Amino acid sequence: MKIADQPLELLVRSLRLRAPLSDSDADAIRALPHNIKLLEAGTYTVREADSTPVCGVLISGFAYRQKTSSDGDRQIVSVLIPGDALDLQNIFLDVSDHSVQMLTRGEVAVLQRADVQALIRDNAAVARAMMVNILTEASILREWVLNVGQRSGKERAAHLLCEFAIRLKAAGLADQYAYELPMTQEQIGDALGLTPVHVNRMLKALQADGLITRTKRVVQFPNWEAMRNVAGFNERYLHLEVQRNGMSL
Amino acid sequence: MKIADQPLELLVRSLRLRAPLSDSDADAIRALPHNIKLLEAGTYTVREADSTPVCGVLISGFAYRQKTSSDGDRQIVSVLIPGDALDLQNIFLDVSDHSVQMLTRGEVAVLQRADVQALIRDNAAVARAMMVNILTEASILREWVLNVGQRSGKERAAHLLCEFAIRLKAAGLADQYAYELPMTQEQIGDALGLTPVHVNRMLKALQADGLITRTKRVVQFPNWEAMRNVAGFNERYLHLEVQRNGMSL
DNA sequence: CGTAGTGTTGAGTAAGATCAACTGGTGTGG
DNA sequence: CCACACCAGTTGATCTTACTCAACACTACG
Repeated sequence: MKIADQPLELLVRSLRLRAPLSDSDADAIRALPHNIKLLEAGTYTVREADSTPVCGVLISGFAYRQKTSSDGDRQIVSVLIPGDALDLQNIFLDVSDHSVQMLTRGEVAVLQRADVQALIRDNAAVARAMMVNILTEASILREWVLNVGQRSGKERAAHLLCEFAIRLKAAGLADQYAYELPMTQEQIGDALGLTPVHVNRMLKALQADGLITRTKRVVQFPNWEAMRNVAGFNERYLHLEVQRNGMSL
Repeated sequence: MKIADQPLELLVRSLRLRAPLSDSDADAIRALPHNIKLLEAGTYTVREADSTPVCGVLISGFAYRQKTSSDGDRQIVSVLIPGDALDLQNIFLDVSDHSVQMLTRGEVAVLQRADVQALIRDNAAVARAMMVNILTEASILREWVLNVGQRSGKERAAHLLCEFAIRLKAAGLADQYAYELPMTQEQIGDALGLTPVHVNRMLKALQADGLITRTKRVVQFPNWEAMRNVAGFNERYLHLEVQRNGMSL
């Protein structure tokens, strides 16, 4: 059976990166009622201050979470890759505190909140996997606060590129240390708290240092260790091992 | 019965701010085995890269979560007030991605991970309340990324002060719009991504604008609405209503 | 073939960092 | 009780990072 026939397989794989799921647990997830929507770049799936009874899972393409300050400045607070849940939090919170927007055209599997709630209630392993998923997202947010708060422009840009490299590789979506990043420099700036002009200069600087090569939006790392050092990157915060702590249940 | 005799009552109150708990749910939390420790300012309760089988709840005093960059720069990523769980995430994740340190002297109720896990497994309402708690923390982190990434120094400082005002008030720990913030300007800087010198200047600027008054570390807001506007503060992200979404379970 | 979006580069500016000095409170030891 | 050290806060002067404004190049697309 092809992935196209089993869209939620991607969610299963994503959860299994960090939490153990038996075959029957996985089947329970795959069996969740859903329908697939193809969304254009720029489409919102959740809007800040809204309430929604559905929960999307990204199947193809990229998306991001964003918040807007009262001055109208945008901050991108997460970038989502295929297999990520777009709005797990809406299962438990009434009103969304941020928006989710498609970065590229892509497919989203739409689940009903009630179905997900029922599955979490009835299946402890799935509940644990979702918990690990949510906690990992919080961990990434802490790293982003550190990134934006303490690192220089060059370090920030380098760190973002490293994070994608590892996340995409872990998800099986990219070759080792070479991938296409489908973001404009303006969007990268909104993720890093920098202006697009400065992002451009920092990317050029990384290039001049021989740390990355770019052709169109494909990034490569000729010297991963050096890149890692410049970025101050340590993947611990991604929690990329199967977490055993919940296993005593 | 006094609070001193029921330390976990504070946790119950904190959870009840955002999730419904019946009296028996609350009793189940209060009955969790625990012992109280008095910790001095600066004591670590969790260290980055460590694993620990316990989970603390702050009873009195303040604490904060912090991360350190490879250059040695510190970023404070959360400030914790009485009633907050210090390391709920360690219940499901194997290795901590950040440290937790006491900001002031204070008491911590130490719970065993296995006990908390068992309670979450057996009591759906408590599990939901914990989930809401974790999701709210993630929401605050998103707001902090926005704060550090997009706002000016003055706005950042103002926003932090507003956040504490509302959180302390919601927890019943401070008068309306006047409280003691037991942080040095250096610590405030580490939370905002600013140097202590600049924090000092921004606080003075807020004072000069008539937005705050300070005596020692007590802050007051003579004009809350104006302060709120300068900070671009909207408390939506604190999710300070009882969340009904999980109720259909 | 024109237009719009993205990337690139240069020149001037401003927010915040750095360095350094000094204040006032607090605690400690002689 | 005083001398001293230490820490937090404050202020000034200078420097640097990143922002702003502006122009131009390249590509995709109608």
